[in-house]
Amino acid sequence: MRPVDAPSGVSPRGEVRPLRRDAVRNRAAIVEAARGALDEHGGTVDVREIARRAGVGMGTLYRHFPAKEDLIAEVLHEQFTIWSATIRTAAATADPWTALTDFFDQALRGCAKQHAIMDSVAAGWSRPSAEAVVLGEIIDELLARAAGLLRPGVTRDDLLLMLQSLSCAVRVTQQSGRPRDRTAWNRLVRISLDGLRATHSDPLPQ
Amino acid sequence: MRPVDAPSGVSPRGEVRPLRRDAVRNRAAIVEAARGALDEHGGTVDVREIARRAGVGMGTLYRHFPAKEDLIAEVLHEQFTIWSATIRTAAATADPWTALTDFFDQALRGCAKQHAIMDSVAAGWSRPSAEAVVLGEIIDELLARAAGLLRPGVTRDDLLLMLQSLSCAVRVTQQSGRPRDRTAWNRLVRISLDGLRATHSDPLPQ
Amino acid sequence: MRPVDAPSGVSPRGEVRPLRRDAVRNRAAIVEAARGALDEHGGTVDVREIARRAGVGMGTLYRHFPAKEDLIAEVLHEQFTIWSATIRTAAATADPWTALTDFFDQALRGCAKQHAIMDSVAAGWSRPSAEAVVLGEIIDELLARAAGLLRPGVTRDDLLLMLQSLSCAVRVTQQSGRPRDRTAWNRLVRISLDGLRATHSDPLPQ
Amino acid sequence: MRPVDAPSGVSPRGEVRPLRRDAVRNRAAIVEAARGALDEHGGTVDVREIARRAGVGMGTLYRHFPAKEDLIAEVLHEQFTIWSATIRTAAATADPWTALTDFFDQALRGCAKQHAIMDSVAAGWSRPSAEAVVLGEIIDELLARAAGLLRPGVTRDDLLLMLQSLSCAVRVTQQSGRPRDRTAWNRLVRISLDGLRATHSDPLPQ
DNA sequence: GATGAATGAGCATTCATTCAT
DNA sequence: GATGAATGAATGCTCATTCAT
Repeated sequence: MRPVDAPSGVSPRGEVRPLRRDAVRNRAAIVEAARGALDEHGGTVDVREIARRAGVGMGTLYRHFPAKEDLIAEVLHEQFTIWSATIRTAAATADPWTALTDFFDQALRGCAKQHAIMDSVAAGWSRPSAEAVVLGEIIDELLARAAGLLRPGVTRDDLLLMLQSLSCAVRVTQQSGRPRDRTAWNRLVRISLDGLRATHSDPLPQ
Repeated sequence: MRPVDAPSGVSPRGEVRPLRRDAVRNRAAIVEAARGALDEHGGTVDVREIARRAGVGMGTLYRHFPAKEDLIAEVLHEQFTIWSATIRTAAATADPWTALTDFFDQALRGCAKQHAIMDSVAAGWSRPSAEAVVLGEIIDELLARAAGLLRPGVTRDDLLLMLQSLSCAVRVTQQSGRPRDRTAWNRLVRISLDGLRATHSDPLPQ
Repeated sequence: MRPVDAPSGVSPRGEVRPLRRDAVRNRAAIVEAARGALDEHGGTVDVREIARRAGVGMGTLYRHFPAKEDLIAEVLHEQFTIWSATIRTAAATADPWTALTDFFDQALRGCAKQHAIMDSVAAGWSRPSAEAVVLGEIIDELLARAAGLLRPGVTRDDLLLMLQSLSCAVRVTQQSGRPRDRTAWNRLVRISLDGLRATHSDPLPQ
Repeated sequence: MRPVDAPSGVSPRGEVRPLRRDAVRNRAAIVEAARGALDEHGGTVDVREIARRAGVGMGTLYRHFPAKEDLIAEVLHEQFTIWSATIRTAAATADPWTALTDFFDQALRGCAKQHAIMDSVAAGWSRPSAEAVVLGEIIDELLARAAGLLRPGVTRDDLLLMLQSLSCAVRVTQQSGRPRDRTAWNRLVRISLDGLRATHSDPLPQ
């Protein structure tokens, strides 16, 4: 399930040696091609399509990733890594409420570009994933800092679910037709976050 | 894409005549089988599975629905019809705000049972569908009645997108693991609707 | 592993009905094509080659035999059935020693035509197979009838192994070059059987 | 098919010069690895497996043996050389009949260890091979010495075919299950050789 | 010379759709 | 009209062989 290791290999004599330059290039090309192909066609893309986009043969693809699933996992992992770094930065803004809004904004911009990101988070809702854990930590800190500004009883799961929910809205608004309309989901983010304000003192359902 | 016509056919001489009774029965059986199969296996179900559940041959299935896609469209259409009647009733509650909350509650309960419903609505975001039109009418009325209770500038599209967004939350919380936990998405619905209240006078992004 | 059932199927309504005539024809064509292809190319034949020879599409082949292995098993089973009937008849000759020689002669003629037969028997040497059991019964009767003519201590396994051994000789003499030379292996059969005669009173290794 | 030449190469100027020491070492390692791999997995081994066992890269393997088939041929040739020396010794025993039995015993023990040996002999039945010639010489001498003890008309080909036939028996009795049971094939060897005794004066089929 | 990454034809198998019965 | 057998273009994956480093 986990992708192959970092760019290195083990020679027959047992020494660990870095991958050849062209191998590194190919590996990157494959992952990039997979990223694009997955976003366009979803998880059912033909591996040949990925190989073609990457400009490599089937064998090369399978040398780097022993199964299609491994390649997909690698793409998700890579995207998630970049994405989580970005949103962690956004969440570090001085003002607690701005931190919260920036977090959602950056997180959803990422989803707008790479639909697959949120799928990996969603998959972790029932079966805890490494991704969900990382996200949970960021959210916990946001919650702690914004504590006084939030309505009582808001939990990490509330924000996690809201994020996934909104990422779905982002996806909907991007479906072929009007690809660059961020207004629609920005409005919804504003509305949803306002619903979290301390103004609303009604207790949430348990 | 569009569902096939109502139960009727065109004879060689051009007269429209009703389908034979067994044909009607078969058609219904196929749609019902497809409903179950789609919910269990998603859009990738083997058409054989549907034919088997319906107790008909492949030929019969393809006589009624010239392509798998047509059958899926029909299932969605049928589900949407039932669902829209339910939510229309919920939206008719006397108190405007209760009407709004009941609308979301009923609409999302429907999604919880039939995952495919919202897909058809979502598909219509960019390419206007009959479904989206129906839904838009219901929402327009809700908006008109609750006008005074809502923050300024809330539009039909805001609620439509919110609904789709929340339906995604419903789906996430139902993924195998904790199948009957409605609390999680109920909390999110409450938060989101509170974000619509007139309390929030900030203008929404244009 | 076992091939699909006899030419019949279960309709959606649950009644068992015979296969259509063309389906029967196709099934037979597939088995026959597989017989030839297996004999020519061995177990590594491409299933496409079999389908091509049979004049059917891939799907048809897989409808009748859900896996390549099932098709191979069916071919072996069918060949073995015909073959075992033939050798059973040969083994029924009145004179006990003639019965023994006729048995080997017929059995090996069968192997000469269908190399795969003995493979299935050989496979059963370590893991008892239905084929080996049938063969064992025939041999047991031959042994009982020829008891007085045989050297002491000859067992069923001796004859079973001798048969397999000789079938290998048959195969060797048939390798492309001089396809129809039966003399070579006939001589070896004669020698081997003579080695079983009561003339040889030395005990066999235990 | 034919093994590559002895450890030497041709320089650009046309002089034949010995291989570098490490090249010799690699060549030997490859052949040894191939021997083990062929015995474990049969002729379908992945060449990568062989290269891995030998501790060399694919390029090195293919520099020494331009095709997989060539490597296999070399392994067979090497085994055959060792094997033929052993059986030549066994065939040199003073007593002619003991020479014959020792020959078969040693020859078949060799087959028991290296399944592939007899394949190369078998392949030469129709297309005369160097291997078959060597074997033929040994057998001719055995025949000459045991002339008076053998039934009339026994030829070199009879013994050659018997040897191949019995090697098949050895293989069968070794299939996973009861790996070390030599009794079964020893009995068959005894029976077969007794069939060659002068006791049997019936003429063999021509 | 040695290495192992790259190649791509080939393989078993699936499934939406057509059509003879 | 109904049936389900037939079709064949994909699909995920393997492996003998080549060639850049």
